[in-house]
Amino acid sequence: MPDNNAAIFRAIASPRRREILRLVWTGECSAGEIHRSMPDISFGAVSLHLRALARAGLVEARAEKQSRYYRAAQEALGPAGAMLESMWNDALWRLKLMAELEQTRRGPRSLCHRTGKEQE
Amino acid sequence: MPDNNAAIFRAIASPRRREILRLVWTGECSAGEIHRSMPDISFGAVSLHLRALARAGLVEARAEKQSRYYRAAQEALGPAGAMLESMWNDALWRLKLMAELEQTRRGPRSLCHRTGKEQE
DNA sequence: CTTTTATTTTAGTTTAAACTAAATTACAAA
DNA sequence: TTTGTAATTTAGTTTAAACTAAAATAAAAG
Repeated sequence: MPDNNAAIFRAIASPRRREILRLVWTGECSAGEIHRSMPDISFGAVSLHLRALARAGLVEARAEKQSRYYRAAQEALGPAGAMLESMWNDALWRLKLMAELEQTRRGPRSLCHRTGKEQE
Repeated sequence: MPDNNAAIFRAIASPRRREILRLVWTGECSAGEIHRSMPDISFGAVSLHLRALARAGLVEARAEKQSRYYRAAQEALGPAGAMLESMWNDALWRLKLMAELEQTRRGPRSLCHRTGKEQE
């Protein structure tokens, strides 16, 4: 338990990174899987957030084939882990997250990529 | 204990606001006293941080004469309060804080105000 | 070797956060 | 009323964070 509390606070202040943390909280996900679950941003953006989380020690990665599987380092979060879990138990969690994501959005907006099939 | 955890995380992600929180953690301070203890920024900046902390429910204010006395709302921080206290127990706390303040500094730099007497 | 798939990295864009300086409010005291 | 002191608010500046698009890397598969 070395004190990187400042780094932890900075990392989880971002709603996007909290969204990622939740995805890898109990099981591991590849970067691609994570991106597929948040198609409102680019793959590159997801990768950068993963790097930030890794630098803060909040996720760990395992390589397999071409993929890299990420999982949360729950212990590293200390008491903040319980706070995150309590947020995720809130029925309005996703709604509140969306609002926060909208508010903290930066950079050029674009459709980025659609989930539905494009015409041929 | 309503969930404003997202707001709490955002508020304490700022090293400047953590510095203020520590000052008003055990006893109350007026805005002026707080500013005097951090002469590297303007009074206005301090006031804005106090407003942010108040909106997140992390400080409460009491008016007396022309002054307003602020104190931390420790209960509102939940488990994050303990994390803050553990940061402040670190012997290198102030050093680490300085580094973070330097890194997150924004806006025009200036001497703002000096502590020593100016020439007449 | 070439192609495909998965991911990371880089360069550039947009925006809010953190600041300053100055104007404003508010209250007390001479 | 005027002056002084305490604090807040506003308008404007600087910068990093959050993004995009595209180029680069890496590893497997044809």
